Amino acid sequence: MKAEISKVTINDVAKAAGVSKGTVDRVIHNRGEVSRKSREKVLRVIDELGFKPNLYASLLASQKERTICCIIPECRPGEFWSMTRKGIQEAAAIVSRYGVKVVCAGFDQYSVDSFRMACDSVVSMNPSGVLVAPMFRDETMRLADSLSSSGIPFMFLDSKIDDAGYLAYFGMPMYESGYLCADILTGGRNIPHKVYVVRISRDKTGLSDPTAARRAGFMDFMARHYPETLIENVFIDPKDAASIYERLDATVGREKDGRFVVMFNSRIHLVADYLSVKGFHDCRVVGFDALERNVAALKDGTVYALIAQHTDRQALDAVNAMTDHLLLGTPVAKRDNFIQMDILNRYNCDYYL
Amino acid sequence: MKAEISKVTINDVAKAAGVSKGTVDRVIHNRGEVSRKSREKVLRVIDELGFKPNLYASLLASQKERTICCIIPECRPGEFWSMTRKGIQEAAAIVSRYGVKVVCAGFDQYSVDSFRMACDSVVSMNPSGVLVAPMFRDETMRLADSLSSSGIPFMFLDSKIDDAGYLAYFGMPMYESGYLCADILTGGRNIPHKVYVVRISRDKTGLSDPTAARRAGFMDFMARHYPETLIENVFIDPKDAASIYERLDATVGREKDGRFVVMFNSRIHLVADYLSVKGFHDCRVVGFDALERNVAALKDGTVYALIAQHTDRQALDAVNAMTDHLLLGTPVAKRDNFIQMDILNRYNCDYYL
DNA sequence: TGAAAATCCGTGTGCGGGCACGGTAAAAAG
DNA sequence: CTTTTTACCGTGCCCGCACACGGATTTTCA
Repeated sequence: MKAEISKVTINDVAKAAGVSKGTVDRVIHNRGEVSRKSREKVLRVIDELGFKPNLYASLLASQKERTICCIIPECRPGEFWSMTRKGIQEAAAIVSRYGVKVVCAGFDQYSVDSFRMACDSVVSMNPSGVLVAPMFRDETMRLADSLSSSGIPFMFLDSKIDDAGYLAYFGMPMYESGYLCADILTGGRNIPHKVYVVRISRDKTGLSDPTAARRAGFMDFMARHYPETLIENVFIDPKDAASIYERLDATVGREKDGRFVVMFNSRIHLVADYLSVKGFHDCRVVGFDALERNVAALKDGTVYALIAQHTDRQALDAVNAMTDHLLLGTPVAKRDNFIQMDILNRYNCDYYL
Repeated sequence: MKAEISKVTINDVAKAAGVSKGTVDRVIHNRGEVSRKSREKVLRVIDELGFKPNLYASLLASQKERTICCIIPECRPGEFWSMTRKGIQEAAAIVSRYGVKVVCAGFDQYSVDSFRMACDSVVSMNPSGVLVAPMFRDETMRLADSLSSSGIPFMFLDSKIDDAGYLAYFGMPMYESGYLCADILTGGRNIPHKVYVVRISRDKTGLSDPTAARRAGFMDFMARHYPETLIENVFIDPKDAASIYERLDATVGREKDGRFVVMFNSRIHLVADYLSVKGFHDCRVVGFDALERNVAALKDGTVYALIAQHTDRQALDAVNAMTDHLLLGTPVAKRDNFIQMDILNRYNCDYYL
């Protein structure tokens, strides 16, 4: 057991390439001051020998501390973004071993100003990398420009803006999730006469609607497979419980012909509460995201199915990818990482996460 | 902005304790040869200063090579275990950076002897840790005893044996997956008159049936929700294509009242092939595992749904957990890691993996 | 042609800790 | 009182890499 697989070191590379380890180091880190000839030679040897820098030695020698900043909406426990935050925390614990710090800059997802402030504070920290949930298009572009000009890599979470020079994107395929949602909603024993789409009423016109693509996918499925089915939009204000009941009473509550209800954001539990209180059973309700309250409604039968995504894992993957990129300089494996869409019902939700 | 990792080092401890770093090192690793007095002094200082050994330096200096052995069934590309192997490969690439080697010992999943040989060869390698798919109960217990007495930690993959002293388990909740399967099968527009359960005929009696628990879950669901529905077992030999057609022709093929078919292992594509060739449409077919051929059948509509698990991720998690345990000495986070059950249909399978 | 500037490159030190080696002092044996 | 044993302990080299520094070579330009 003597001849162990000798890991190839930077010295081996240097010897094989006929240069010194200093030169190899310069090539590895793109530090310049290397002639094209020896640069190519070194790269070839690295490839041939399969040299992989020893992470430990590398990190030990360069006592640098790196910071990844995350620009993520503030939220209360149990709300959508709390899962993402959880994933970030988890990742932070892991990468701290590699001298990488993760800090979060929160913002109010309904306020452009607070988003802008978060961006500014992150830029002023001069981080090594940035993860951002690009809730506001124009401000995100401003941020992207600022980061790009400083050479700071950034990734998008949950949604993306195509023409910003992002390093990677982690999120769900929105259009397809709407399509899938329609399939699940209509997969029951009866063909729906009418479907209620419950939406959040948006007074401020400046706000973008992150679920628009999802709704489009839903509508396309319906138009294609159930052109006869009526679609009725019901607008509610999530902050006003009384009005929610009122609005639902006037629409879903009066339905005689089988109640089909969907929501495209994570708030289906609002509808579930209503249906539960009113004692409406045998409804077909489909929503998104495995929030605690949604899963509870799933288990008691009020909600038929949820389409979920592991936003925590997604965030963890993003942080890991950024860490790898910062530490090893590797290009990210995939630019667009579409996370899988999980179908949850009462029988498999217990093992979800 | 060159923030240093301000950390107390072994030298700081040595100075503060009035000894040399060699002594501190001896204390840390319980290597003996230290007087009680200085031992206590060092321990106190370590506590006061909050000294934590630098992982990088430690691993860099101690060039120990660790090996994780995996005892996993051999298989051809596209078969069930190939995904697990893929996950192991992936993990191997990652942990190789930490000086951890991963080697696989394959065996024929239908042969106790080959399993025993794999176990023996692994034990003789004296690995740092072991992952095993415990396909044979008695032999696995023998392995467990042998490893335990050598102080070698081991984990179970895919299925587990409760009273072996395993460090962790990664797998699917089998009973529940059968329950879920029944729910999906019967969730359509018609109540099934009869359900065909296609099974692999096992001539050798010594073989354990890994899907027994799954079948039990299925049967319980059916008995509870559809007591009128007939269940007919159809036994096939996967190696004999002609006989498969024959058997199916005599059963499923003759059904007039809506064809409901399930299989509890990963071979549903065998049934799909038959149905496709025969031109039987509008069947309700549910199977397990996202093998390439199964997913193809899902997309062309022959199979209605698959219940899948990310066995690759599962394997990757297992290797990572073992690596963490070996390197950091941390106790594993969770002993029983039940992986989520994924419901796949034609609309979300594209984003699966 | 020679000097200055621009390029390129090798050497050496140190990161924090593991561990072999050898040394010193106290205890035991002769 | 020597000699040997035992119990402790400090020194120094090494792990693989990052990076500063200065030396060497080539290019530029007067």
